[in-house]
Amino acid sequence: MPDFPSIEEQLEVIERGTVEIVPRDELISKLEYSKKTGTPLRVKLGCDPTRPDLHLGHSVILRKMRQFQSLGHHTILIIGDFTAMIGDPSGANKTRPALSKEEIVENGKTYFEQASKILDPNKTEIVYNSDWLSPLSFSDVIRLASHYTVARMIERDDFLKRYQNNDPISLHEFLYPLAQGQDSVHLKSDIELGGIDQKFNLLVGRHLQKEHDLSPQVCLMMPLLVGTDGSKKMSKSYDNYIGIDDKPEDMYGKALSIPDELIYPYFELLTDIAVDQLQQFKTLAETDPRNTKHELAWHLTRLYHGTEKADFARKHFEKTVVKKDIPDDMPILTLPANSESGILALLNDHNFTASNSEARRMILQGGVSINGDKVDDPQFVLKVEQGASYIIKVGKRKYFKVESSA
RNA sequence: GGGGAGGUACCGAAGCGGUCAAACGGGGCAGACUGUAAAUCUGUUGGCUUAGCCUUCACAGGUUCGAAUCCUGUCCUCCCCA
Repeated sequence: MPDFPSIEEQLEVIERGTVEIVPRDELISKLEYSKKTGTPLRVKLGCDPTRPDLHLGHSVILRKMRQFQSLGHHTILIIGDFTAMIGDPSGANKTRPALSKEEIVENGKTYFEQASKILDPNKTEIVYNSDWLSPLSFSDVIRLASHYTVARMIERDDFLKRYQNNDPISLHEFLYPLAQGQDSVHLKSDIELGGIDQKFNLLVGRHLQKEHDLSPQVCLMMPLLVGTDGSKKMSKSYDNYIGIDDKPEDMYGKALSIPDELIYPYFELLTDIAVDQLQQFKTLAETDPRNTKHELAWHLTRLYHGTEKADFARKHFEKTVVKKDIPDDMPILTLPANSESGILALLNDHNFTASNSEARRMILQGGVSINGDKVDDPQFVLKVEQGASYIIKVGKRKYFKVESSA
């Protein structure tokens, strides 16, 4: 019989960083029951296999899942392939194309690979919700839909907003929360994890479980991680994210760009610093933001790349950003000796700029230099001397080196 | 089914038939500055063989010397009524 830590210890870990646990006393009684009977709790997390690039925003919830694993509970990762296959044609902003089965399986794999940097893959059960959702008949779906009213649906914050903004809401979008809730019914989950924006969906699961005479799940919600811009939630589309797969130097640099108020929340939500030591980082973040932020950047980088690379990333940052030196490694372009290339073509053909016009603009704004000398003429032609090399800087921090072939 | 409003660049939003590659705001990018890739200030923001040219204002046609602006049809969205 598995031996779980005490309820107090478990709660301390579980509650770290949470926004809301609905309802908390049910969580406690579930934990008590679990400890008494030696039964792990079933912890559910759904993921959307459409965009498999995970960033630290996703990691907040995955880390919570990982904590449950460490406590000895059973975790289930649901690949939401069913809904992804249907696609979401209206969405608030963008049309999400329906994905093929193959793409979804592929995305699911990629997702799991990335998530495995955080989760213990051996302790993660992976399920696809099409397994139980696709066999549902139309009458099953209608029955499912009868459990919820329109009024309750448009209570949901984002529906309400879109409704008030006269933005379209497609009918099937109302079915999504029900599908997610059905997952909880099927899996008999004890706890469902999600971002605070998932509150409505999580509660639907609870509601549906009750209707099926199941023990309703506890909904545990994590805050939405604010992105590096300090205002919007971390998201790829806002380009304010730190990717789990980001290079160590990028991770370090991006972490340093966060506003000071975010230092502590990042410590709490994203690092392994023990609960009882967090308070001291909170104080440090206020008294010595510069060094504490470096500390944070280092911890984050270490978590995903190891100590050695984190140390390197720190040095790299000091060198390139603080001292504005050129980095140690950069892409190298080998050109024939004595060849001549127009600067515009050179930048553009190798994707250092998005278009010829951008390259031109960049030059006119003083954003391009060769070996430290600004290039101010878009017509500039680089003559590659035998054996020489040229370090070309494009914009703030894109560098590459041109070398002559022997 | 009936009536009304509307679809403009990455987003929001202006736009008298010519002076519109299209105001303004946000975002992005660049420069300066900085503990920082933050903040701030300045500039810039369709493409190209760049003093010029080409392609854009839902889509397809039409009127006109000339259309984002007028007309017709199609598609899409929102509101009110049923």
